[in-house]
Amino acid sequence: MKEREIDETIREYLAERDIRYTGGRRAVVRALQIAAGPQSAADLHQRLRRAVPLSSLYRSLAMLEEAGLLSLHHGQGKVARYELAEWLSGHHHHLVCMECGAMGDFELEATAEEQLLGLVATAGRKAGYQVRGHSLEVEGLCGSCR
Amino acid sequence: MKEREIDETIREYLAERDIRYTGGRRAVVRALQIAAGPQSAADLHQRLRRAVPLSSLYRSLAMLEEAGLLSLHHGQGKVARYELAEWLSGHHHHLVCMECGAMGDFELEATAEEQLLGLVATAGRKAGYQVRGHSLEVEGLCGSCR
DNA sequence: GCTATAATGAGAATCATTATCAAAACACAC
DNA sequence: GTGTGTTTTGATAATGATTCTCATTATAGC
Repeated sequence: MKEREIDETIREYLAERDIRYTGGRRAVVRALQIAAGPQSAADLHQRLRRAVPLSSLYRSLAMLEEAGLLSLHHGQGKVARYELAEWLSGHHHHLVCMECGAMGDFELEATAEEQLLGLVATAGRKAGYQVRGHSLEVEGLCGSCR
Repeated sequence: MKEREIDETIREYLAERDIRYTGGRRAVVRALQIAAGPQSAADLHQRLRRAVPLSSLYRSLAMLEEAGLLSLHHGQGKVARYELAEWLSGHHHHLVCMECGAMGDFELEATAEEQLLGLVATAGRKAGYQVRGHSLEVEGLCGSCR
């Protein structure tokens, strides 16, 4: 989906649930659309300084995640990182820098993804899990840290 | 490796580095050997109550991780979870419960693991990462939460 | 415009984790 | 064994990310 389309989709999605799509919330969503991977509250606060105070930022992130529009990841370090949910941005996986903690996205080809799905289903069945999703995390040093 | 062997390996490993393998540290390692997946400091503190006070527990975890004997993961929630490093326990992947945050381990068959390694190498190269490791995270509901 | 409800912002509170520092355990020489 | 310098420990204070509180402000529907 393109930015404009995502924005409109989110508006409708929230409207159905009687949740307002306010300026602050939209600013958060827009910042996440632009970003190349999951962003921490601190990352976003830097971009949104005066537009969205920290306490509201945290609240918007929690609210949007609760509503199913964002997904939450904990890569390296002790900070939470958010990104658009996969039904908005598309299924993908993550690269995590062991040094600076930055996270990036990448996609697998369709055939590779299918193989992976098979592995995941088997692993879940064996462990008695009801599988809801999966993610391949690649750890290493990013371009700036290597 | 078996428990006894791991214990001995760790003793030697630490001795080479002039680090003492004290009772508290061994208690932490043993608790992690027994566990079925990554454990949080709180998890371990419950098992080790009087044996290892919380501040020492945190310090031992940090020290053992720093030394390369433990690895650190952030599944769900905001707590850090530790487990034995893969060179001691063997390479594996994780199941994460979206409800209670518990983490479990699973292994892939050799052929599947090789395929995965190929995908990981490609993704890393494209993104300019120097790859150091990878992990397939399966999210869902565990036996108790489903 | 009025009213009920939802959202915001500033600051206090919480919780996991880290740092501090004096006391205890250790390794090694004498 | 005793002394001595170094590690490790444990209790506690400090930190930092996140969450909560509550008075104020914005919004939607009438």
